[in-house]
Amino acid sequence: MTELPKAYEPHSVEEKWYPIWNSGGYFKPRGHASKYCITIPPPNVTGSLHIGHALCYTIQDVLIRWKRMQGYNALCVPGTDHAGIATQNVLEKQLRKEGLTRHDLGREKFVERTWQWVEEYGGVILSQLQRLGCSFDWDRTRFTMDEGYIDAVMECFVRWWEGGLIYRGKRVINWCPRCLTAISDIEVKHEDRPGKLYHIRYPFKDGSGLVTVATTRPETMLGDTAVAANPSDDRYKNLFGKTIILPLVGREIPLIADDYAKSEFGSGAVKVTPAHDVNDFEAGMRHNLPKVIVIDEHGRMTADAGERYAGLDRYEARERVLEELAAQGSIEKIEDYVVPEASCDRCHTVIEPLLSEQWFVRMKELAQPAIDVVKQGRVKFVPDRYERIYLDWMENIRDWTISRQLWWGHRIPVWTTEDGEYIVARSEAEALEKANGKPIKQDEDVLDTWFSSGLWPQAVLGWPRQPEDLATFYPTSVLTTARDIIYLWVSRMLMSGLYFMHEIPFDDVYIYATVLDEQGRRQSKSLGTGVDPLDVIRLYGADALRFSLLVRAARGQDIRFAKIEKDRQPQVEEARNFANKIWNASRFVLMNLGDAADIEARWVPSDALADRWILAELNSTIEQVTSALDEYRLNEVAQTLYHFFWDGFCDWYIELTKTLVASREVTDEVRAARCRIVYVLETSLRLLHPLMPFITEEIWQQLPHKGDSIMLASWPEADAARDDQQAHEQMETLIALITKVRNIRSETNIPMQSRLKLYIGTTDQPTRRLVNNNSDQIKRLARIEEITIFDTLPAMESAPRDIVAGMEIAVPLEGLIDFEKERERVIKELTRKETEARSLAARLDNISFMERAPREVVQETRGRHEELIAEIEKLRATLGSLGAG
RNA sequence: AGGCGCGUAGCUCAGGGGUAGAGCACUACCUUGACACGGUAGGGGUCUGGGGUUCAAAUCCCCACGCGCCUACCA
Repeated sequence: MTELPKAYEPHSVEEKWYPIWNSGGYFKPRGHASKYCITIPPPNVTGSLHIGHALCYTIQDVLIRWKRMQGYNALCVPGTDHAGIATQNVLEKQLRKEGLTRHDLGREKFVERTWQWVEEYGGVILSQLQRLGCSFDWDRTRFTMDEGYIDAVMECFVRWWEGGLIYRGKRVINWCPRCLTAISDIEVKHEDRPGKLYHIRYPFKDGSGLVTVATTRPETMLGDTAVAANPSDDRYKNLFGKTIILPLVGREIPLIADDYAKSEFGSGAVKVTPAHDVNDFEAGMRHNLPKVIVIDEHGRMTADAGERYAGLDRYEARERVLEELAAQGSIEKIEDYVVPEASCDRCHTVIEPLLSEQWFVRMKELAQPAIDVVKQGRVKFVPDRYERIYLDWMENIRDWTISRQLWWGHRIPVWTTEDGEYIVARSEAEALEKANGKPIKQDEDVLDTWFSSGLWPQAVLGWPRQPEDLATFYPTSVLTTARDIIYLWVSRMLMSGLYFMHEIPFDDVYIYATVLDEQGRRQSKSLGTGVDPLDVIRLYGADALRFSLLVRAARGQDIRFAKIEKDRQPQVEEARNFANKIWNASRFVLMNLGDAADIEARWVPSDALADRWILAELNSTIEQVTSALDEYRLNEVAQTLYHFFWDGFCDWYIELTKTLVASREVTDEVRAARCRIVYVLETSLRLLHPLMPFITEEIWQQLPHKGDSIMLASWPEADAARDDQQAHEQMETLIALITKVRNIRSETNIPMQSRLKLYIGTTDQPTRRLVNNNSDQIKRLARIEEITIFDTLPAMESAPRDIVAGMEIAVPLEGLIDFEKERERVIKELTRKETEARSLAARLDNISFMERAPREVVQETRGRHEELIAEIEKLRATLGSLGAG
């Protein structure tokens, strides 16, 4: 006999079990069964856990715990990402507090300091995952810059280079003037801001007139090297090839014909600035135009912008250009205009399109196989709508800028000889060897963070070496990730996995819900809308946090997660209450085990309705939960278990079997009942374990059984032989009967203490048997002292009557009943039934319905209608006997 | 400009052709030997609006409105 505390106390339980699991090797793959493998999305080393992470990693822990219980050789590999720009920003901010810049330290010292920081604080987020209960194999923890990972990155670069997929090119890229690096297209965030559209007059050299061009960025005109109009534009047909004098600068530039100019826009003529705009760059290439760089990497005007502007910030330059243009009457008009603005994903500085030399990866060839595997259904997106989104992007993919002008990251493995020859090698030693004694110099840039994380699944399993893990666990089973990194990350893993492993990196891509704050905004620290999962865990426990997230995780639907106010968070409270319910139901069971030695979690066959019913319910729960897990419908998993446990097990099964289970006299029957209730509890715990690992382990340990941790217990299997439609229907009747009696009591204000008599009128033999067989339970749950069954209920004074599931029932009262109240109650019930009967009658009168609806539906409708008519008749009689008041 | 998602009880949200659901909040009763983080009963909804398909629409289709997100080379 075990006595548990009255309320579940999560903290001591969590602190107790996690170390036992972890040091006991429970998170390791076991056995030689089929593998199930997850490599988690590596959080940034600088990161700390937010609610979105909590959801992401909870989902993966649910999956890995479930598969482990199912007997798979299950492995979940954790790790962190070096997160180039993000981490460098953190360190630079730190330096700034000391009044230093990274340049004061120099590259080597700066990188060294970053490593120190990473070693000291980089593990924080992983330890937070442990607080969540994640059963990941921490001995296999990886970092995207650890020794073996560097090999993977170098191998990838070299082989892509050798395959002709990497090239160096000079083109307009996205430049962040604050981070001082190039960034890729998908690291740019687009936003519409109110601004102006300036219409500027450019004169022809021969004085024959003007062209008006429109721009939102007048300062870039200093770099114009042409004006373009559409070749089909009649306004310009005869003017192409004429020379224009660029105002302020005086440069002679041509009017060219190019499709890229749209006739509908403004005057149809567009200024062309090849060094500062992607489209203009391409137009420039087509027409062999010079590229004049007028803005530098800090966002300041260069000497080529002209003396009057050199050194000015780009926005100051804009003002001056406008003033001077206005002064010479070159501005035709200024309109209010919504300006699409591009900013750096990391620091929100407005990016500058800049002509610059960078390293690129050619994407078309890599993309094709990654498109094919998705189209062929070999890689499945969940929810499937993301497949379209992925494919659209992949089919229009552009080359990837992979060089970053940062210090923190994988340095690009390209060395240059004095004569400008590129030597690409896996290491400096290899490069020196290839150089044959020629002096060489390594490229200063590092690789985009996503270049390395794009190798994640194979790299963490040991590629480019060929260890056992790689052979055993690649390809992985599922990638669970956020929708905003489908392009940044998912696509790249598919491409690199297929290129190097000739095999998909994962079977399924599960895109989980985005967590928003209570007003539907993205959870964000800077907005102050973030919730710290550790605060939630401190308040309610890890299991409650996990459950509260899972129960809302409908497929890909956003979740609003309110912040904690006055130490309360109602959404998690619901889950905390559920945990407490589990605790107390278990407490009841454990308190009544008697001599636990002769009790085991075993289903002892029984004819009793409650037993047949709960067994069938449990079975259908197993079925539903398992198939929902299979399809990543995690909210359904949580909801199904919640209702089975609370409504089915606690509210009905425990209540119905309570007296037997808790009986002082221990007969075989009592022991059998105890085995059964332990069986249902034990099975429920196993079903709940992946969602709520701590509480289920704590309770499971106290139950009589043979295993050593619930983590290794087997996942319950459904058995069609346990379905029992009859038990289901009979139980529905029983519940309806008990509920109706309670309802009468409540509506007529009869106190709970007073024991009532219950009269039932029915000639239906199965119903009579049902009542007789369960009379003890009916008496107890409806607080009845005596049940009498009649064929037809006699008329009686002072007895509220009603009708339920074909039975007439009456509750005779000692004193007088309030006739007025009673009439109201009956009228309410009658009205309800009449309304339903009318709608059914209308349907049955409808010829089309009778002809076209499936037979079962018609039959069901007719049956229900007849039942209602009979019930209504009896209720009317009852109402009649209550008199006119 | 296109695309996607969403709009269901006061609030937060499930559901998804055949009797409208949960949690919280609300009302009444109940400290009954698992649990007040509880129990019992109840009130509350033209499922955003309009068309269509269907015997039947909250559910499927079209349109509108509102909210959110994503993509884009609209100067």
